[in-house]
Amino acid sequence: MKDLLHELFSRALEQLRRDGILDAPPPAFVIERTRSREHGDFACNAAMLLVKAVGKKPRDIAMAIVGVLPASPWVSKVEIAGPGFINVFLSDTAWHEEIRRVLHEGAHYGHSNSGDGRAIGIEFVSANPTGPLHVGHARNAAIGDTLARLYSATGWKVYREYYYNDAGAQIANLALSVQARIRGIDPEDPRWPAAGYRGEYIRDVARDYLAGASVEVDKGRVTSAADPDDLDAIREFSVAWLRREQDADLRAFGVGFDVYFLESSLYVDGKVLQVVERIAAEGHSYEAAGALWLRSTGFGDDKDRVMRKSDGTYTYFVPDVAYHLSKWERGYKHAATVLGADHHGSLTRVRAGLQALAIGIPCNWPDYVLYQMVTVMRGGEEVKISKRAGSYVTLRDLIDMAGLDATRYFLIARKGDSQLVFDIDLARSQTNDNPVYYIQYAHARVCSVTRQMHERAIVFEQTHALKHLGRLDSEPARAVMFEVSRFPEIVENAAANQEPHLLAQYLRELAGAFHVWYNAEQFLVDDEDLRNARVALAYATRQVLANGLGLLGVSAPESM
RNA sequence: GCGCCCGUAGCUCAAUCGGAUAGAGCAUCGGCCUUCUAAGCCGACGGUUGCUGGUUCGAUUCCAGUCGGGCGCGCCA
Repeated sequence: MKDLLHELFSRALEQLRRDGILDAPPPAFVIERTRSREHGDFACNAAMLLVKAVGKKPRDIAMAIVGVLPASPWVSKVEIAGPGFINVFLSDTAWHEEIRRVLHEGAHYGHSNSGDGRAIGIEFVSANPTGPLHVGHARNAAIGDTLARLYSATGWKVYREYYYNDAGAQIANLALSVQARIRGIDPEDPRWPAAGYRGEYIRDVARDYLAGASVEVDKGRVTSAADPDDLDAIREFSVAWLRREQDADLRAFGVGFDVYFLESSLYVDGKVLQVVERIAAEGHSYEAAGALWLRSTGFGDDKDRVMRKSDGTYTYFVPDVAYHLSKWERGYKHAATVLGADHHGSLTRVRAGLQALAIGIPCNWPDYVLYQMVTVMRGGEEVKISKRAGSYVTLRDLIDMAGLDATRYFLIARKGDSQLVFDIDLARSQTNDNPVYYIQYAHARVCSVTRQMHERAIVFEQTHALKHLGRLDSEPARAVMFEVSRFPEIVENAAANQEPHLLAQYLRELAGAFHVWYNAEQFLVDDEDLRNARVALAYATRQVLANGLGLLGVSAPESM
């Protein structure tokens, strides 16, 4: 709808230029939805943008534009209003055509091809395999997965990636912690490792290791050596054990990945070394105080960063740069990384490292989708998250308590820039406080209508219905058509701006319009034309609800 | 001290690359089930968009300053 109007206005502006009335390049005007029905359905701001360039009053410019606006069967009325808005009122034909499109396109309604098949790598979660996933990871997973679904729906070829930091100091701590448990040492013991992980799960890992258990992860299998002194074996087993746990929780959350990328592989195949040598060859590094530094201040960082410590090991961001180099070489001209705000400092470093390689990577590559911290409330008190102390609410806890649908909806419904308060009591109270039920209920209500029709042997004739959509002339029905037609714009917008919360918000509004209409009018009336028209709109609504919920990874139940 | 994010109704949050009269839910109060599911609907109440300037046809949105909250500023990851 928007595209069509944009085209009409572009042609009008072009016409004015040919006529010599407008002596200015066409402005970057927008067609936007109006806030109030009094202002029509869409508004164009082109006239106001031209004021300076043309030197005329905005309303006069608007008049000129309207004068040459090509006629369209979709447009019933055009008005000039306010400071120079051109308000467009759509004809019934336009609305009816949109309903026809929904029913025709079905599960594809709202999808587009704006990505044009381009590849995008979306990295998310990427939690260290040192403990179960907590609410912060859950927010990451919900944002990343929804984003991936949105990109797919807008014509991108999406690759979901998970980067496992399975090398480095934290993993060494994990191995030491498990070894301590194997030896019967608990966190209260003075012999407990200083930076050890104190969670209960460490004991479970130790128990399975001692039992000689096997863990399957990816396509391989790791079998415990059961040797308390073999720290390498303990590490390998522990990492596999925790990866399996994380994978299982993510699967339960409806999240899967195309690529699991192991940090350790970057050392094995020499990528880390390659990065360091390349940066040195480009002259962006120097040695000082026994360490090798990246001159990241040359790339917008506020201080230079150590790449290779004086003990010969690399700092964490070097393999991270190597990993992103791998993404680049694998062809992701577009890449996005979903990252908690507590890690936003690393963003500058990774980009600086990529710039220092001097291989033509854009300075703002990759995209980072940042989200603020999650605080968890339970019983009116904040639950502190501490992986080391082992006290935190896990993703598994959330799913068990609130259910998959509510958890996903809660975590996606707010803008990433805002801190999120996850109220456990609210989420688990499966009542009307929970907006996800409100949306699902709208879907279930349409399904219920279908069941009624079946029971009463009423047949829906779609072809017939589409000829009588003119019967949908009440305000509540029009409001539903209006909301339904917004869906493609919402999907496009949510994907382009990387703001999946817009979709969650929208579905609440669509469901609201539907509930109002449902209460105002009976669908299954004797008048066949009217009945078919109403059922057609109800089906269109159900389709959009299902498509939207699907993009959120939330189920669309047929009954509740 | 420096960098990033946030500050909107009593509470939790929206507001379409700067648009018109700032919107929902919850809470509070008052109504609606003989009717396809009341997990619903209708109405009322509720605002100096933290504060002060600036930019312009127009600012919740952009800029500067200021106050308050969060996160980061390691040869940790």
